[in-house]
Order: sequence, then C-alpha cells, then structure tokens
Amino acid sequence: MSTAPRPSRRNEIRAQNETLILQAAEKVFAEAGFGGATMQLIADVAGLPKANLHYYFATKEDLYRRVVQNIFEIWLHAADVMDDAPGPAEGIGAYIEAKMEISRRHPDGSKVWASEVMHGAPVIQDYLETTLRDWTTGRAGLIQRWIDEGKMAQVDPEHLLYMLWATTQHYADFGHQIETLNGGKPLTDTQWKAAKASVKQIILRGIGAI
Amino acid sequence: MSTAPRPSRRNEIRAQNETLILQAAEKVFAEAGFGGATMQLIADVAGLPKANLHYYFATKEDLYRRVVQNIFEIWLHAADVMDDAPGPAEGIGAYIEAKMEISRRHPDGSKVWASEVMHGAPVIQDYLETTLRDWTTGRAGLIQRWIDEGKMAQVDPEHLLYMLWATTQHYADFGHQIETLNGGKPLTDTQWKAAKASVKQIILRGIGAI
DNA sequence: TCTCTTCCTGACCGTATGGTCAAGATGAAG
DNA sequence: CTTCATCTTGACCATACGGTCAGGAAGAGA
Repeated sequence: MSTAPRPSRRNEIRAQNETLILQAAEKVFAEAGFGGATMQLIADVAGLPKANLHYYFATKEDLYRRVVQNIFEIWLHAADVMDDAPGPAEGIGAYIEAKMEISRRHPDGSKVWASEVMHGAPVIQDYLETTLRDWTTGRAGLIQRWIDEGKMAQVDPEHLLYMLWATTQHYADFGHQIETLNGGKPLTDTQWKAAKASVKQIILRGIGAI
Repeated sequence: MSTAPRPSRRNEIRAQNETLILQAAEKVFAEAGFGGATMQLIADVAGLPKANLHYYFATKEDLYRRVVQNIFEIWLHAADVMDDAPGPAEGIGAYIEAKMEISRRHPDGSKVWASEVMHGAPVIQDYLETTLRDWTTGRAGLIQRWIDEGKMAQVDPEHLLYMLWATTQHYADFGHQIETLNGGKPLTDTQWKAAKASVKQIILRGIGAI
C-alpha cells in the first residue's frame, strides 16, 4: 500500500542494494543454513559493509524472511501452467517442466526453502497453514477432476503432489550429490533434458496419463 | 578391528553415553542444522554437562561426523533388499518400502543427511565419491539388467534411483510440511500405508514393472 | 546556495559459543 | 586398602557474532 513508485535516484539505489543483498543472502543461507550464515559473510558477498545490511534489513531474521518469501512466490506460481491444461499429460507435464526449470535456475532458493521446512518452518509456518494449504486443496481438486473424467488412473492427488515436489526439487536440493555422481561436473543441457524426460516419463506413465 | 569388546562396567558406561549423546545430537542437528546447533543444547537434551560431551567427542565437528556416518550406513543397507529380488516389482517395491520405513523411523537422521548434502557435503564428500558412487553404479547396473531382460520399461537407471531417493526421503525431510497439510497431525499408520502404496503404485507402474 | 532527508560506515558493545582445564569422583586390579 | 586409569564437571577463556550508533557523505527540493 502507498509507497508511491516515485522513480528517482534514491529509489533506484534502494532497490538495487536490496536486490544485491537478497541475492547474496540467498546464496549464503543456501550454503550455510540460517544458523551457519553470518551477516559479515553476506556483506562480503554483496560487497557492502555489514552495517549497511542492517540499514536495509533490521535483523538477520528479517533478511532471511524476505529470502524465503521470494522463493515461496516463485514456487507457488509454477503451478499456474496446470490450471488451464486440458488434461494431466499436458498439465502435469508442464508443471514438472516448470519445477525442474526452477530447480535449475534457482537452486539456492530451493535449498533455503528446503532448509526452512526441514527445520519446522519457523518463519513461514503461517503461509503453510493458509496459502499453501489452499493451493494444495485447489490442485488436488483439479487432479481429482481429471481422475473422475477418466483422464488418468486413480491415484491419491496429495501424494502425487508430494511426489512431484520431491522429484523436481531433488535436482536442486541434492544437486551436489548428483553432480558428484556425475563425475563432479554439473549436468549439461543435454543431461538436464534427459532428467526432465525421465521424470515426466515415469510419472506420467505412472499415473496413466500417457 | 581391535577394541576388544571386553564387557565391563567401564565400556558399558562409554557405550551408553556415546549413544545418548549421538541420539541427542541427531535430534538437535536435525532441528537446527550444524550451524544452529549448540553443544550446550545437545548436552541439555542428553541430560549431561557440556564438558562431558567434549570428553567423548573432541569437537562439534567430530560429533556431527559420527551422526552423519551413522545415517549413511542405514541408508546404504536399505538397498540390500533389491539385490536378491527376482525382478523390479519385488526389488524396487521392497526398496521403496524399506526407504519409506527409514523416513518414518529415522526422520532426524534423514534431515541431517539432507542438510549435509545440501550444504555441499563438507564432511562426507569422500564417501560420496567412493562408497556412494560404487553403490550407485552397482544398482544402476542391476536395473539395467532388468531392462535388458524385458522385465521393465526402458528408463534411465540413475534418474530412477534419484526419484526413489527423492520421493521416499521427502516424507522425512518435508515431514513438517506434510504434517501441516494433514491438519497439523502426523500421518497415522493408515496414512503411512497409503503413502507407501501411492509411491509404489505410481513408480512401479511408471517403470512398467506392473 | 541552503536545508532536509536518506544513505553510508568504522568503531564499538554485550552476549553466546566452542573449547579448556584442574580437581574431584568412581570403577578396576592387585 | 592402595593404586591407577577412567570418568565427571563447574568455572573459566578467547573469539565471533548480531546488532548499535554517531557522525559524515550524498541526493532532493526550494
């Protein structure tokens, strides 16, 4: 509300620095966890003095909260592609594609999110209970409709969603393990394509959508 | 090797306290991460003075290392059930069953493991490069044999393994999220059965094993 | 130019943490 | 009982951390 988007040098500086800090924070939180991350290290990565971080973000927790919220938004909107799909093959296929792409483009964010949830969601518990629950109910309903219409096998919609989250986010959260098993090298474009194809193939066939 | 298992009151005390500390450490590391965990809190959970922890484990890292190694062992041996199975339906089905059971019985250990890998495996990198790589190569070969024998569809064995790890461990690592979506209550026995059945159904069907 | 607000930052502070230690308690062996 | 090794623990220490603050720099508006 308010905060007239008066474009000026001032607002530019603010926006730029906030972004810079948030990016550095995402990286450091992903690598070290909330407890292991230090404001000093985030400051170093951002290339700013530590005191400057506290000018933009009052506390370490405030900064962390913003990082988590950012990822949560991205995460939620990935499912938009499901909504206006004619059936599970297209809808779930596209959702897998979208989430795999998130794992590839935002691995740090995915790790921060995983870490947050693993530790009991201390800062986004309320979102889980409201936004995420509604989201899940809605999408489970969509899947159930596809089942009722005979477009896919009878599976438990919620467990299918869990499986989709698990398999796609695994490529970000356990990216280091996958990289190690891949000879220490990150997946190439071709390998990412193969990964996406594998996930889609097994799941879509598993739910009787193809 | 060595360490004659001379059973005495002394060895008993040592074994008992080490176990006590390791259990407390697993819990605290799972809840707070390595950086967020404190020796004092682990000591409190174990019901021992902090100085006593340092008598049994020189440093926080030593203690952490032991916790991670313990889980790694459990993790590896879960796949034993695959080896003497006649085909993928039994072998992979049993593996899913075993890993789901680990997620249920050792959620803390699973979280510590996930955290360790997510942060770049600072303490078990060498295991990933040796033990885990061999393990993976071996199991991928087994799956490939099943494919060659026409017992299942042509899927990428490694990506199938990733999917198995992801889906089963998700129930431990993201247990809090699942619990929240389940109305704030842990899964009941019946719900765990349904979870296992869902995972098995989709994957086994997805790989053409049933 | 002058004034006001926002931005920047080195120096500082209280606290909590991992780890140490010395002195005492407890069990094993003779 | 004596001796010795193991175990236990309160008190202590150096360090690193999150956070504060005062005073200066730099835009914005007149």
